[in-house]
Amino acid sequence: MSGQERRERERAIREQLIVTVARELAEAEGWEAVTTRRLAERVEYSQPVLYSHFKNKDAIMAAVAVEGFAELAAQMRRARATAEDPRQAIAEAYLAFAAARPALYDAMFSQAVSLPFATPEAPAALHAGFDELRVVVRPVPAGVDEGLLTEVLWAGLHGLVTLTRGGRLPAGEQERRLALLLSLLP
Amino acid sequence: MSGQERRERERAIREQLIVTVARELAEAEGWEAVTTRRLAERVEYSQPVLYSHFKNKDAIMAAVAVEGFAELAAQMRRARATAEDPRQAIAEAYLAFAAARPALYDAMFSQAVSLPFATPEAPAALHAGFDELRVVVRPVPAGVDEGLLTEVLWAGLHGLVTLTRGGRLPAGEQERRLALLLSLLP
DNA sequence: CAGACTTGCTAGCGGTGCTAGGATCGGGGC
DNA sequence: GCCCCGATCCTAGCACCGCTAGCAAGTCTG
Repeated sequence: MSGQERRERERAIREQLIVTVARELAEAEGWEAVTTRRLAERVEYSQPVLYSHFKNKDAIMAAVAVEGFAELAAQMRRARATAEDPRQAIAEAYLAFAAARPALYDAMFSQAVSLPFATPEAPAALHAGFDELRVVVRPVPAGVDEGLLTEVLWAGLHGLVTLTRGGRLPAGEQERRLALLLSLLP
Repeated sequence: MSGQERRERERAIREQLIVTVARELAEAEGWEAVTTRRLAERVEYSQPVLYSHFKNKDAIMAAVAVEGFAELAAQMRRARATAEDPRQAIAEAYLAFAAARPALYDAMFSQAVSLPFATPEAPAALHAGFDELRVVVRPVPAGVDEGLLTEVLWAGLHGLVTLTRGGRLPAGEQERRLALLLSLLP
């Protein structure tokens, strides 16, 4: 049945289109501007079509987040490969990603999105990103758990991102905060 | 004009009632359950009355957040006074507050609420809380900015709170993460 | 007691996420 | 070639949201 195959292919293309448009809309105007009506209008289908691809709006955001994990991991990997101080470069890449793509970062780490995270079923890109952060904390002294230290580093970076974006911390001086954070690592 | 005074007093009481009920509702069912309709119903007035006290729903959340700042500061102060290891006790109190009152914590640090934060006009209780965190990082070695170090500590704690609550970090082991974070301080 | 002002209500606007039910279109069996 | 059946997609609508206009009471002032 080549007709069936073709339809499945077209369906996959349309699903990708929905995710892409949702992401563009979110990055351009923030997630509060991403309504199912506007999204449907931009993909040139009616609202119910969205629900034939995704269970609900959260699932669309989750799909966008998965894309984000891959890009964040790639960005950190690139930074590690090209910089002379890989540790600082990776951490800087993390903050730069969050600053450049706030909506994407929110979908990944702030919003309620229901995705498996701290389990083996988590998206592979998420594990890849976490592994990049492992590089930052190395070498780990004896007696310190590398995974735990990576989590604490991640928390520090994430805290800097969210407190700054929410206006809780003044926007300047972020480089100094990052330098101080990195200098604390054993 | 004692009538006028009485009315102003009653108005203030009603305003406090709105804040209290909003907070109770949020703590019981989360902020997404705090709608102006339900809030109005619980304070036994109509919706528009809310808007004669507050500019919008965000302002109500901000008022709740201000209460939270005071309580968090008080909780950390109490922990410092009674514990034998004040540094750890203060940090533990921070995490305990966030775990015990997630909705309150969200209003204070996660939601969009428009409050002055990193300025002298910020609520006094916020400064008090920040000063408690200063105690945690002391004594600060020469050459390190105490304020900056406190911000980094705060970011670490806040990151732990939000990543854990969002399911990004496994819920257990929080004590070990905290111990590790504190051990990193100079 | 009359008028002005305050207070709080009902009703409604434009939006949200999501879904029921019907029209339309394509492929397969007779 | 025709008909039917299932997939596909849309219109219309539900229940809810934050917020506000405009009116009906109640309260104070002259």
